[in-house]
Formats: sequence, structure tokens, C-alpha cells
Amino acid sequence: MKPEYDFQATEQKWQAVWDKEQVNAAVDFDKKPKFYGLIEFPYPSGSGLHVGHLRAFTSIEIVARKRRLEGYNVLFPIGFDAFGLPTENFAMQTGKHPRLVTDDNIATFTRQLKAFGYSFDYSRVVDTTDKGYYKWTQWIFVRLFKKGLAYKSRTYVNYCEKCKVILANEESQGGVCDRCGSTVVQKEKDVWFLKIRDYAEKLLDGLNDVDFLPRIKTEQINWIGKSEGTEIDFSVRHSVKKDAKLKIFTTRADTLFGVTFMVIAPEHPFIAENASVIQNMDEIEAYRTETKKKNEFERTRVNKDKTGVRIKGVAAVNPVNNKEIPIFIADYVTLDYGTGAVMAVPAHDTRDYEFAKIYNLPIVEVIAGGDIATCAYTDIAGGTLVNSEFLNGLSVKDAAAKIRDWLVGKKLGTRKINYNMKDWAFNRQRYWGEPIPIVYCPTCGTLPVPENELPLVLPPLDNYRQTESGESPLANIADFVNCKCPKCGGAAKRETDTMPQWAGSSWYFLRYIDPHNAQALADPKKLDYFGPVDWYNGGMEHVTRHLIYSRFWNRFLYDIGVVPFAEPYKKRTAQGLVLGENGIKMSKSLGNVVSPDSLIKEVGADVLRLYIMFMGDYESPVPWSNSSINGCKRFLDRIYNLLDVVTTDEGYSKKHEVLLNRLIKKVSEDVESLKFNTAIAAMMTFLNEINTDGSITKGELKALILLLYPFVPHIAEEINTLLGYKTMLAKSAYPKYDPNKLEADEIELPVQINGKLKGTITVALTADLAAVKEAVMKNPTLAELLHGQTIKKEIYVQKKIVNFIV
RNA sequence: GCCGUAGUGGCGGAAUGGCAGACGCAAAGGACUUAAAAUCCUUCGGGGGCAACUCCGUACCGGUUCGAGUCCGGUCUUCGGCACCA
Repeated sequence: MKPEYDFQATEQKWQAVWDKEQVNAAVDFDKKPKFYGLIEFPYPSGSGLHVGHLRAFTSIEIVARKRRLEGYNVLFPIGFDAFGLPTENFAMQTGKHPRLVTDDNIATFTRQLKAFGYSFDYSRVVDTTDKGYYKWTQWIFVRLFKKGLAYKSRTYVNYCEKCKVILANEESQGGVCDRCGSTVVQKEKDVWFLKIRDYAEKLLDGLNDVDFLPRIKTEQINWIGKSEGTEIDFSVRHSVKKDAKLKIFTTRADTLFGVTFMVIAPEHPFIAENASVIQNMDEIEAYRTETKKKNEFERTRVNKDKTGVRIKGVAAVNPVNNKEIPIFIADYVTLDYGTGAVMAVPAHDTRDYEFAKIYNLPIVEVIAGGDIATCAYTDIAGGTLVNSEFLNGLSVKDAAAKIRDWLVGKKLGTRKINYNMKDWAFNRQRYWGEPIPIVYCPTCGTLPVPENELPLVLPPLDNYRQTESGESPLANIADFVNCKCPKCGGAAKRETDTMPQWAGSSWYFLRYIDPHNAQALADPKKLDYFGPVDWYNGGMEHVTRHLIYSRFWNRFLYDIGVVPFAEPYKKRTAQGLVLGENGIKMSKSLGNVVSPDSLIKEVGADVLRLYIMFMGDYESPVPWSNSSINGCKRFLDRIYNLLDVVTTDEGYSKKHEVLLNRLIKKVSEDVESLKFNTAIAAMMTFLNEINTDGSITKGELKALILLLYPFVPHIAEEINTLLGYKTMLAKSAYPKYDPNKLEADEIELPVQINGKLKGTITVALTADLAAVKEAVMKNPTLAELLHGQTIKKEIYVQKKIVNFIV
């Protein structure tokens, strides 16, 4: 007689045993093959673990446990991405120091993660806010700076005039301040940038060597946004400087004969340079001021009416036909893409077309095939060139090649590649982040903090608010700001901004490999042994930013010889969102958030782990369903009840042999391809079969609990013990299937007549057509249907189907 | 607008071109119980038929095939991502 199953006591017991036996610890330089499984480390928010985390973590947790049984030395680490705004805001409201808030939250997360029985190696926990960690985040920044990949530039930032704070993009969504709701304006400010654009090509190339889901690759490619085109100089008449040129970028040089005007960004330096010859400077200035007031959100809104001002007093010249064309400023052209100036071809560009209609500018068709009276013709596949002198009659493709060669030959243009991806804005006016290790010396200029002085520690602080002018709270601390120049020793001042949230997460996967190293970010030998990450799972929402940023940092560290692999992640997958029961995204304001804490008390970790993997296709969004959890609970109860019907036979019974071999194959393969829901369904089907038969051998049950172990390790270990086995499952081997025992001798074969299913027959697996026909004729219903019919054609696919055409 | 993804019962979802709806939830009926819960058994896409059975059915229109949820062409819709990107 088996004891009553007490999930709480049992789960705690096994967690303690695994911990004591160190079964989850990764071993440096172990002889076994290594497997590095990674999940996106959580931001330790005050509200604790979310069911979304469970879905994201449980997949690699299952793979990690399976790999250990398969004989791998598994590195499956956990850490906390703990710098960030919510903690700082909470500190501002309560007066509690962010350090203490963070420590509390990490403690809560750790307790919850352990309650789920996740097999993390807790000896390698990483906390991005720990000075032993951010020392190396700062060190990487210093190296980037020394290589010229970190630079400071004046640009516009989101600013709330009411709160007098600079806002991050995520705090100013929709162009409105997150806290007070007032409209955000643009304010000019010095901003640190990382030159990720210099790595655009490497980041694209690297995608060829990794196994990321196709949609992940596509999203990254789109984000980088490579476009190949031509830069062309347009000379300017009546400008201040003789022979002044305006450089434009275009991907459509073939339409050059259709250029009827030019547009430059309102911020374009051409205006200041030519202020003395521009006749309507007042009007231009007014437009520029208006643009500045608009925030990014308004300005980049599509479908809004085009506005602009003609620059009077100067004109540009189209290099192909020397025709004089007007120059405009308009906010639909921005300074941060291409050259900040465009040649306008209203006949074949939608934006230029709209602008030309509003300002009554000529529209010249150069590609036949559309109807330019109604709209711009932008299809580049069809159409031939017209009104274009030596390009007439050519296809778009041929014309593009010809004009490009012509421009390059005459030195009027050069081939050029542009990227939509912008350089990475790398500073925030916040307290709770890594201080940027830079010193400004009046005589020596901008210098990095010497590497042996790192970490530059975040000083204690009472007031976490930005200053009136929007400076970081660190600017209020004289002790911090005033320092000595590392070069000349004279009085100097520190940079007071901190790094963005993305910094710490851009290299954490390297630190897990050697988390306590004080001499280097990680020992190169250990990096060589454990790296790169074999399998990384996380959300689609991080596929662009975090995944690109961390690939960039890793690639940089590879280029300077610190890391021995160019690409950090061999394989990347992504889970779907967990939606609320009503099918809408979970959010506090909608009140449809599910807390794992109460559920774990009700049903336990195993049931919850199982449900979260069974609830639907892993990669698709799926609504939460409390009632569906019952199904998983019942399944585990029935598995436990098998102890009542288990025999003492250590082998497989003849009857279950094929079923079990197929099950092992199915579960094993499904886990590798993220098909957790069908793996679980297959185990349920097997259980139903066993229950119909009324008994299971000890050997069969052992195999079943080994298959279940990665999903529901506690109950699996408990059953193993109750079966009398001394070796715990965590130290056992994953079951193998016999490829010769995957098929039964006899199968049910569907029989079709004229492509319609009419019945089934039982035949030998390898039966030939003659045997099949014999079996069909023995079946009274089928024989009757075929009686007196002339069979014109017979299609027989072994193991699949037979079809008679009559 | 561009790029990507997906449309299958009341619900979540299964199906290398080969028995559509596996598995689970919910629901209904029954057994056990004084009763309820739990558990166990049965039914469960739609129409028709007393019944054996039969017809229809995977967003929509068409095509390929002995055979299409699956492949091809077109249309509509959902959900993501990017977006005045020149």
C-alpha cells in the first residue's frame, strides 16, 4: 500500500536532497560534454515571479534536466538584471534605498524559483547591481571608449517641462509623460552613444552561423535595416561658399530625371551656413522652432499632412540635366538617416508626391506603367524608363545599374550602404544604474577612469530626483562629481549620468561562466570550455534590443581578444505570451494577472510546471485557464496510483513494448523541438492505455517516470523511491528506445474507394497488395461495396492507406 | 505602408500529402454516497435516419492530386515587429 501523496512535503524534501547532493552544479573543465542552457534573467520587480517567467524558464529547465540524464555537464544559471526604473521609482516613493529594495526583491524571487524546483546552479548567481559585477560592465565601456566606439554627441531627448525630468523612451510612450501625463517636448542634450552601426555588417553576417528561429533572424535583419544605394552631390547656386554641394542618399538613382525639387531636414547645417543668403530666414526659423517642439512621436507619425518651407535665395542643380530645382526644409526628412537630405521624385515616391501636391510642384513621370495623375507609381518590378534621355526604354533594374555606373564614372556619386539601426544612446539621468566611468578635465579633455580604479562605485544618496535642469541625481553629490584628472592630476569633474538598463544584460551570460573572478570578466579557459551558450530561450520582445546589443558586445569582446567566440548564442528560441483568462494580455490595471505563489500552495510545483508546458503550443500566445490545471493534477494523481497496479517485472511486457519505445522516441524528440504539449499528451495517452489494461511492469513504470522527470521531478523521484530504487533519478540515465521495436506486427489500414474512406482492415505491417486485397474481400461491408465493380486503379501505400478507383 | 505569423468543435489545441478533431478542459447522463466533493463509466463538430448507415465540415474563392487542414494562385481577417528609412 502506498502512502498518501503530500506534494508540499515531498517537493520540499527533494529540493533539499538535490541541493545537498549538488546535482545541479556545473563543474569547471569536466570531462563530460558540456551543455550551456540559458534563460533571460529576470528583472526582480516588487510583484515577484510572474506566470510568464514560468513559461520562459520551464522549457530550458526541462532540457537541462534531460541533458544531465543524457550525460552532459550542464551549466544552467540564474541571475538578476536589477538596475532599473521601477526600483528607483519605488525608492523615491518610500524613501527606502534601492539597494535594500533590490535585495528584498531578489530574496523573494529566489524563494519562488526554488519552490518551483528549478535546477539552477545557485552558486553562480549574478546580480548586475553588485559592484563586483558592474566593475566589468564599466570596464567594457572603457574598452569601447578607447576603441572609439563610445562617443558623445548633441542630440534631442524627451523632456517633461512639468516634472523637469528627462524621460527614457519607455517613459514617454505616445509622446506623453508617464507620471504627469503632459506632453513631452524635445530638449537638446549631450548624449553618449555606442557605435553599434559600425558593427551592423558583422551582426548581419553572424546570423549565418547561428540557429535562431527564422522569425527571430528576420526581425533582427529588419531592425538593422540595411539598404544599398548611391550618394549623389547636387551643386547649389547662390550659396555662401562657392561650389557648395548638398549630398543626398537614394536607393532609386534610376529616377534621377524625375527629380523636381530637393528636401533637407530642418536641423541640416546647410541652413546655418547659408543664413546670410537665405531670403526668408524668419520663416525658416519659425518652422525650425515648431519642429523642435514636436516630440518624436508626433513627428514620425505617418499619414499626417506634409509641411515644409521653401528656402528662398538658393537653388540646387540636378546633375543629370543641369536643371535648377527649389530646395525645401520639411520635417519628413530627418538628420539621422542617410545625409539628412533627399532628392524628391514626386512621380515615384509617395511622400514626395504628397508634398508636391500640397506645394504645387511639378511631377515628372520617368517610369511608365502607373497613373501619376492619381498617385505615385512605386512598383519597381514592372515599368520602363521614359523622359530620361539615355535611360529611356530600359527596365528599372537595368536603368539603376547604368545610372549608377554613369554617376560613379563622372565622380558625381558613390555607392553607399545605409542602416536604419541607430547608434545606441547609452546614458540616463538616473541614480540606479552603473555610473559611466568618464572624467572631464579642463586641460586634458574627456578621459576614461583608469581600469585599476574600477569599479566606480555608486555613492549613497538621499534624494533620487533629477536636478531642476534634468541632470542625474549624482550631480548633487560634490564628493562624487569633483575628482582629480587621471592624467595631469588637476581638478576635474566626473560624468554624472548612468548607463541604461540594457548595459548589464549585454554580457551576463559570460559572467555565469566565471562569476567570482576578480581579475577578469571571466577566465578565457573557462570561456573556452563552457561557451558559447548552446541554447538560449526568451521573449520575442527582446529579439531586437537585448539580443542585438548583447551580440554586439560579445562581438566587440571577441574582436579585442577577451572572448574566444564571435557569436554568443548557438541557438535561440522564444516562448509565446501567457495571456489572461479573458484572452487579453495580463496587466495589473486589467486585474487579470495570475500569481504563481497562491497556485503553488494549492496544487504544487509539479502540477504547475506540467500545466504551463501543456497549456498550448509553446511558441504561440495562450490564455491562462485555471480549470485546465485540473487535468494536469488528475494526470499526476493517476501516475502516482500506478503504484497500486505495478508488477515486479523489471522488463517491458510484450504488450507495452512497442508503445513504450514509441513513447520514449516521441517525448525525447518533442522536447528538442519545443513540442512540450504533444510530449505530455503522448504520456497521457500511454497512461490511458495502461489503465485500460490494468497493470504496468516495474520496468515500464521506471522508464515512464524517467521521461516525466524533467517535467515533474519531485513526484518522479518519489515514485522512484517507493519502487525501491536506491539511485535517485537525478543521477540516473535517460531511457533509450530500440529502433527495431517501434512498430507493431499488425496494423489497422484505412481503405478508401474513389478517395472516400469506407472502412479499415487489419493486416500485417509489411503486407503486399495481394494480401491487402484478400483482407478487403474478407470484410463483408467492403467486399459488398466492391462487388461487381471494375477496379481501374489501386493505390497502396504501405503502413498508410489503400485506395481503389472503380 | 512594409516584413513576419496564424485562421481547425463551446474552450486550449493534435494531425512526415493518407482514418480531421489526438490529448486536455468545460458540459451532459450514469455508478458510488444519506448528501456533496473526489473517483470511475458513457456521450460530446453539424445535418438526416428506428437502424445498419449516410451527407456536409479545417476563414473564403479557385487549382494540382487517386487523395488537400497540409501543396499552388488569389481574397479576407487576427496577432506581432518595423515605419515619413529617402
